Amino acid sequence: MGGPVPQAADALVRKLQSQSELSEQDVQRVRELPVIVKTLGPGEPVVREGDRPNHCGLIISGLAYRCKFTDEGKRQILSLHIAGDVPDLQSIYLHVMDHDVRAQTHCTIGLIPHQPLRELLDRCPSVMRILWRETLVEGAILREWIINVGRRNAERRLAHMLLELYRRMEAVGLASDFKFALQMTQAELADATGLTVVHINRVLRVLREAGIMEFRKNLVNVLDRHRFIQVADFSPVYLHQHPAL
Amino acid sequence: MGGPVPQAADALVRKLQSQSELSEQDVQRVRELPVIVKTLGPGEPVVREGDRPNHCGLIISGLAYRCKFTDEGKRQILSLHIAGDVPDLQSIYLHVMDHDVRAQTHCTIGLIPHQPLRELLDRCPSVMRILWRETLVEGAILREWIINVGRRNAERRLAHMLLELYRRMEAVGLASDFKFALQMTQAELADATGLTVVHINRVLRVLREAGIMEFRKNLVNVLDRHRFIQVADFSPVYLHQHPAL
DNA sequence: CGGTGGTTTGATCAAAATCAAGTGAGGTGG
DNA sequence: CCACCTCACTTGATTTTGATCAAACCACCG
Repeated sequence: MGGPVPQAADALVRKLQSQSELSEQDVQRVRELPVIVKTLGPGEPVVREGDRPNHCGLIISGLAYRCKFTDEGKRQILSLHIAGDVPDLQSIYLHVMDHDVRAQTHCTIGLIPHQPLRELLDRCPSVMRILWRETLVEGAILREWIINVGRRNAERRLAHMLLELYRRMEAVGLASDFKFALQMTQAELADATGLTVVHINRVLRVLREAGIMEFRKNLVNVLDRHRFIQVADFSPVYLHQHPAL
Repeated sequence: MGGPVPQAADALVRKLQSQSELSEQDVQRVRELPVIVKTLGPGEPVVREGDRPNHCGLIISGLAYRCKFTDEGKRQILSLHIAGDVPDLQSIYLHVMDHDVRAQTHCTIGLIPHQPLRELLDRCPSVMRILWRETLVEGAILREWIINVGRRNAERRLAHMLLELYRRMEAVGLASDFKFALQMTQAELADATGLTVVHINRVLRVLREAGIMEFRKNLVNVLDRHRFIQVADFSPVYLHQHPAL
């Protein structure tokens, strides 16, 4: 647990600017938000289902995920989050958390208290608009996740999930050249795709033996881009990464 | 296709008020939005993937759904929408549609042009906040849809989907007493749950023969509420229907 | 009265789950 | 330093769930 760090909101500013134009004044106001920096180890919760947090957690570095459990104890990973994301932003207006947010890797999180954030948003509709837009993009990503889990077979499902993550990491400079570091275990990949560990293991083998991609030593490496995109059934429109369009 | 109707935005006003307090002035401004009323027959699109609409579609009556297709032509229904919803609200800030929105039943839709809506939102942060909140709740519903499709078996999946729809309809006075009208075909239920028609038919039979629920003549009728809720693995927190909490 | 769209049922098949049993790499403590 | 433990990964055998294929059936409608 650390103290307030003025520059901690930078990851947020960068994210906001990447999608839309922010005025100098707005940037300044975002930077002035009080932020408490905190680090979390793998698996540690940012917030849990049922919590009523009074702050949001901006991811400064690391990978985090949302998850939820059935009454039979099965886990589903609902989304993955990278630097610049605020996975529990909803808690600003929805008071009870309906899912967990957890660090997947070691993470640096910036805790932003709701009160000053709400005040900022009420004063600066342009900032509110940009964050709302983020929520809308996130909705689009959730919908793609639904069709992924609901209608694609295991290979396509896994490939799609990985390619989406790659494209998002690439957009913020965390990956390039169709390679990226990924600390997820096969069990976590299973929970993200709605499959089992055993089956994920087999699918990885099939993709590897087909020369399409490999996942070794925590590194995803796409060997045949064209075929990878094809098996993933991936079209990037839903990521809405080109705000002008 | 009809002309402008001043009272058409009422469904929206009611929805907004049900969740949060709106000032008289804000209500007035929402009512003054220009709205073109239009009716659509079953299956007709409100917007399609790839469109760049310049208006949003408020559902005044009827049931609509979002859907998306894989490259193999499989369809996934992503969400269901009832009176008061604006399923393509995202188009106000995300210019290219990444999915279809279609009328499921005969629908009355109020088309609200983006430009005056954007102006209203910039002038009234409280209205923007409420619509953003709607987007956040919708995100929560999408996440529950993911765990439903990813981790629940066919019976639970179908029961959960129906119970969610019931609870939402109940909240706006469209259903009560654990019964509701539903014109969906079994093929549509299949596309919503990520199953096949044949299997939906069998699951409906199992639920019927177990005395849990029946679906006949376009009417869903829950016979054993306790067991239905249990089978559905349903907990309503994620609907965030009690804004005060 | 034949056509069409939706439902139902049976038979068979396939994808993925489950069960079971290793392997292998780090990490810890005796 | 090595024995051992744990956690992740891997592989095989078997089972289950739900998909696919095929054929009726049924109600409504022009």
